[in-house]
Amino acid sequence: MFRGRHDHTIDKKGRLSIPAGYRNEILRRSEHPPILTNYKNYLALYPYEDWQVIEQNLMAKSKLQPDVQAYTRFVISGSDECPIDSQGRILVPPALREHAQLQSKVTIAGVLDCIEIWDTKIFETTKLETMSRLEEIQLSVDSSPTS
Amino acid sequence: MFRGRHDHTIDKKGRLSIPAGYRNEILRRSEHPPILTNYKNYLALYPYEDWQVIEQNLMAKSKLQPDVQAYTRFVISGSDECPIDSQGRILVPPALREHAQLQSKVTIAGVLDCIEIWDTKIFETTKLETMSRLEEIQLSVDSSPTS
DNA sequence: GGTGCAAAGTGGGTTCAAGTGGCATATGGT
DNA sequence: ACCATATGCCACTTGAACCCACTTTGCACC
Repeated sequence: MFRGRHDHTIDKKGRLSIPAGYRNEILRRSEHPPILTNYKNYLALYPYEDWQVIEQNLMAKSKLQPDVQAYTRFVISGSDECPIDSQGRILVPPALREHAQLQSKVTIAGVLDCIEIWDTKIFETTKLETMSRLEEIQLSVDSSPTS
Repeated sequence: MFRGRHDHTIDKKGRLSIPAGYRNEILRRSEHPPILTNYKNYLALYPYEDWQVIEQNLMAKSKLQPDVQAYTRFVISGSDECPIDSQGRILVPPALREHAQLQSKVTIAGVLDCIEIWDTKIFETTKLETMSRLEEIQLSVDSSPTS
C-alpha cells in the first residue's frame, strides 16, 4: 500500500526520484518496470501487476461504447513503461511531462494501489477544492457502489 | 479506548511525544507502527489495525468515481506510518505539520478509537464554538444514523 | 511534611541515507 | 566524424533516525 506525500523536484532532463519507500514497494511487488500513465491533470505510476488489472478491466468493457473507446484510448496511449534507474529515478517522457505541466516542483502522492505525480501548485489547489467540499464528498463516497 | 486531553509541545524538528498512556495502548493493540492522517484542520493517529479498516472500505469502492478518487487522494496521501521512537515520540512529516498549523503548543485529545492532534489555539476556539451550539449539536447527534 | 526515586516530557548533537545537481561517458542520428 | 541527446556515475547537501542528557512532575516511603 502506498501512502503519504513527498515534494520533490524534477530536473530539466525530466528525471524524478521516487521516494525510497515507494521504490522498495514497487520492486518488491514486481520484476517488471512500473507503468506511468496520464490522467486528467496528473500522472500515475503503477506496479506492473496492478496495471494489468486495470487493462483487463478495460478490456472486459464493451468496445462498442464510444466512451469506453475514448477512455481506453486516452489512458492506454498515454501510458508507458518507466524503469527505475540505479539512483532510484524515473525518466518522465516529454509528452507526459507536458501533459501534467511538470516544471520543477512536483508532489508525489501515495494513493493505496498507485503513486500519483502532480505539479505541486495544481495538487495544492485540488486539495483545497476537495477540502472545501469534504462533507459532501464523504456522503457521496459513502453511497457510491463497490467495484 | 482513548480518552482525555494533554497539552504538549512539538519541537523544531517536528517531534511530538505521545502521552505514555496512549503509547502503551497503541503498542498493546498492534505490532505495526500507527498511522497519522490529516483531517479538516487537525491530525489523527490510529492504531494500525483500526486504520486498515478505513483503507479496506476505500479500496472496496469503485476507483472510477471522481469523488472516491478525490477523497482517497486526500485521506491517503495525507497519511503516513509514524513509528514511535525510543523516547515515545513520533515525527510529524512537514506536510502534515503545515496542514494542521502545528508550531509549538499542541493539544493531544483522546477520542475513543483514535488520538487527535491539534494546534492548541485552534482546539480552544473549536471547543468554544462547539459549546456555543451544544444543544443544537446534541439534537443532531441524537437523530443521526448509526454506521 | 519532606525527601528520594522513577517515569515522563523536552532538547541537543551525531551519523547515515535520501534527494538533487552536475559531470562524464555512451549512443544514435546526420 | 561530429553533434546532440540520453544514460550512468559521482559528490554535495539536507533532513531523518538514533543516542544521550537534562528538567519536571508525581508517587512512595521515610
